[in-house]
Amino acid sequence: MEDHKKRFDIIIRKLKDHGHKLTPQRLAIVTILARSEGHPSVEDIFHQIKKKFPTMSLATVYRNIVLIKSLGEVLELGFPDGSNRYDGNNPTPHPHVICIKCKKIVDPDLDSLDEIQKEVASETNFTILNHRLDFFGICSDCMAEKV
Amino acid sequence: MEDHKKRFDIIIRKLKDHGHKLTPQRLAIVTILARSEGHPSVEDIFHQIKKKFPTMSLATVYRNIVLIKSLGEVLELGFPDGSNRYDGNNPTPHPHVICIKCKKIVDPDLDSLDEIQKEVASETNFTILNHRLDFFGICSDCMAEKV
DNA sequence: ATCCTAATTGATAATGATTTTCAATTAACA
DNA sequence: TGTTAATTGAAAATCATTATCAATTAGGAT
Repeated sequence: MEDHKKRFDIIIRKLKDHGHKLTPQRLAIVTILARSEGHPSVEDIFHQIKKKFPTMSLATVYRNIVLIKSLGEVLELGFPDGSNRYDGNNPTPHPHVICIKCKKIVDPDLDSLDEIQKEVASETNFTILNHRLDFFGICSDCMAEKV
Repeated sequence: MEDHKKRFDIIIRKLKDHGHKLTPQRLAIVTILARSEGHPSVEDIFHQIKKKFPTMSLATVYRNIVLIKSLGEVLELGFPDGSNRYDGNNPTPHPHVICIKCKKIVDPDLDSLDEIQKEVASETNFTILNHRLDFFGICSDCMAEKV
């Protein structure tokens, strides 16, 4: 709970440091990103924000996500269907478990990939900067629905 | 080299088994997918195929990739910019190393993720079906260009 | 508190990747 | 060889995202 407040403050600090204005719309978007745990899509964020800001434009949501991403404060996951999901809560690379039915994303508690990353760097001669690790399957809720 | 021929034969067998016709266009697309090692995009495949089939439609390439994907014979990687890359050479989940500059994708030789996958399944109660592991960095060619 | 200005917003058009539609073509079976 | 359902080519449509532009406004200066 307190983590979300910290994340919010960090992102706001970053925005100020880069000379950006803190508009009510932007604050609302940062709030949603900072506290989100399910890696929402733009559509999810837009839908949620509509409750408090009925006239906010979808373009405003997109512009702000691009801005916060450019500051390194949100992790972006792209999917083959062209959609993207965002994590403002933990913007550094980390594993995900994704349900192929309901699209829910959860963060498992796994060991660091540092060792593997070093192995990869040494084998390929790439300068490795980050990674993406996702597991795809069916969550227990969706498994239960099959019954 | 012989692997490509095998992959081609496997995909062709799968298509036949599912009652699909073997048109010259489809054979050409399967050939490119089966021998590709760089995980080409639709644009890459279309560009390559134009040499032999100048009148082939982009829609034909898209339709055939969707078809082959539905047979489980091509691995699809989605990226945040909305583009997709395809591997018909090794369609099962495997690690990738991706250059963020030239977009080159190579397959490192890493140990299986089976252990981690079991750990994830047990921790999250998901039925894990597959995974995606990508490392992002800069390849040695692009590093050399910086000099 | 007021003024000013550049950043930001809202609405909408545009872009790029992909999918759909439909008439024409053709693979492959009888 | 004839037939037919699958497939193709061309172009329109769809969808996620970005760009444009007039209007609005956050926040710094006074």
